[in-house]
Amino acid sequence: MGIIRKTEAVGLVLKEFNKEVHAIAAVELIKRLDQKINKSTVYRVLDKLEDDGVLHYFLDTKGIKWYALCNDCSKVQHQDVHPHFQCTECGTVDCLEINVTIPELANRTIVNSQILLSGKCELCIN
Amino acid sequence: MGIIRKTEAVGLVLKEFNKEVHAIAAVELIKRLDQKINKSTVYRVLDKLEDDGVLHYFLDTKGIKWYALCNDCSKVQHQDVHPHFQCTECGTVDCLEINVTIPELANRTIVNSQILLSGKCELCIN
DNA sequence: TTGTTATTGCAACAAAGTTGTAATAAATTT
DNA sequence: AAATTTATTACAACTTTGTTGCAATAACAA
Repeated sequence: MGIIRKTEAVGLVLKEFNKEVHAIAAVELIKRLDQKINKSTVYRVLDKLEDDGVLHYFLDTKGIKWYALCNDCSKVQHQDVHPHFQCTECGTVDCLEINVTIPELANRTIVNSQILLSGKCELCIN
Repeated sequence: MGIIRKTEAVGLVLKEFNKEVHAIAAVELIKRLDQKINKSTVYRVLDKLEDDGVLHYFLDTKGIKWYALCNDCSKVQHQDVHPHFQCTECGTVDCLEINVTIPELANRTIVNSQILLSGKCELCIN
């Protein structure tokens, strides 16, 4: 797919990600943009931004979709494979800059790996 | 919660796991036991077996619940923390016996880690 | 065998996300 | 600048997975 047109919806979604340090749940974004953009439009815009390598997504411990800005992705491939961390206290989710090595498997090929860590974040640890 | 009574539903659910090498999606189990056990009963039984350390669960790439037999878990704690592997071709999901080391994080405590790998399984690799 | 209470089925619900379609609005062409 | 093309949007309806309240049923203990 990919972004083709610069619409108001795309602008509003991107604005949310630019003023936010953490990842944003699709559901949360829909709440924030309620009365401005329709639910399914939000989903479709997120979809396209992901296709374009602007955002990446992942599922949290409850299976709901979160999106965050990519660093070095492109329309061709998502380079951005890193663990995500969800705080069990406040619920915020962050991308982690750490590297986790997955050993090779004997009889399988690993194409993708998703690592979700949970615990207490910087703010909730005290 | 935990299992208190040996009911037919509990027996049927356990039977499914004993004749199955792989993990089973809750949804799949419900289909298999349709006309025998009610949907919500299946969910409740799975819940209790998990509480009892008989099964553990995790979410797949689409956020749906899968269950598999535990090895050395108890009512007190789930020791069973291992990666899971989902085949992108046939959809089967397995527990992996490998060990993945997660580095310590500076300002966060990691309480739990979920690792979901995907690619081609032993059967689909050829 | 009776009494207690965990378990079940049922139906209704909830949350997250998807889809078809007609109307609208970018972007391109003239 | 107007007309044309077609991507995008809102809306409503739907799907899927999982949850909940409650009355009826069935384990198990006494």
